[in-house]
Amino acid sequence: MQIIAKDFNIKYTIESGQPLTFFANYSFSGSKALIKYPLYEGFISIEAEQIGKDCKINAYSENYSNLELELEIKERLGLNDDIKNIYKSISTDPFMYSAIESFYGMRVTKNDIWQTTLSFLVSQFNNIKRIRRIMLCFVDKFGKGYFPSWDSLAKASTKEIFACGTGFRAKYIKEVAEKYDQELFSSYSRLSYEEAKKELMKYKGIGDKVADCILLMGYKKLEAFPIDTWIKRVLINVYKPEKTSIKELHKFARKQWGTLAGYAQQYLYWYGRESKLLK
DNA sequence: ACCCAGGCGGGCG
DNA sequence: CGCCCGCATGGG
Repeated sequence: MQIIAKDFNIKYTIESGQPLTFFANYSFSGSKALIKYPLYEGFISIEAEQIGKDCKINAYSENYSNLELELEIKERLGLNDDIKNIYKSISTDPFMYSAIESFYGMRVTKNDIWQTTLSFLVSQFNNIKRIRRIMLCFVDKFGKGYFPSWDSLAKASTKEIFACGTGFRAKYIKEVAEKYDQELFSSYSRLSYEEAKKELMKYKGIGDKVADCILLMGYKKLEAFPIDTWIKRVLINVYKPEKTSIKELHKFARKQWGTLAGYAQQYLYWYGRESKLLK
């Protein structure tokens, strides 16, 4: 199964701190990428070649027919997004314009809800390298090489979860895994962004930022605008809003980038980290 | 030794 | 509401 993806950059997307960064195995060699992405039972394997702004993708999986796999890949990698119009809509200022230029083709991905929830429970007060190590430990210890189900983590002891290096997050992971209900969590996709966020934040360990990450990369609600330390730094230093509480920063982002704020966030985050001047 | 990382819950005023 | 604190761990 082959896809030619226009205006898609595989490296920026894979390495952008989204769930696939955390639990996929991937390697890059020149313009080529190899990715093995664990499902609950099985894998999706991808060979991709970056050709300028476009990307040639070959994918394989025993879990899907060719037709299904194509739809699956397009959805997961954000290839259905009208990226040119998204860029046009969010490049409201020079900083964002440069950010898009620097990370051209980076997409917001759509990931399995549980995989996203677990990823961002682990992410709090943590760094990308360590999040990844912990997620790969979960795959190894609780998923038998595949992605671990909520069940397998609910059955594990807090101590076993702790042993993957989760630290103080172990109790949150255990509790959310025990309460995780696939139908209920799926039903949140039918709620508005605000209502879905309120529901997610009822779980201990899911606060404002983690909820927004789950909504953005799991539910693909593009109005979600996760505010972490980097985003806060970028907004305050570059955009100089009058009020700087999290609540006010959310308002600012919505005003600046509207319902595509989540896309803007992804570019602000990486361009902000790259530009050392903010440190 | 110190500081930080894709924050959160809990307690307080 | 806003502010402050503790929290596990590893890398710079």
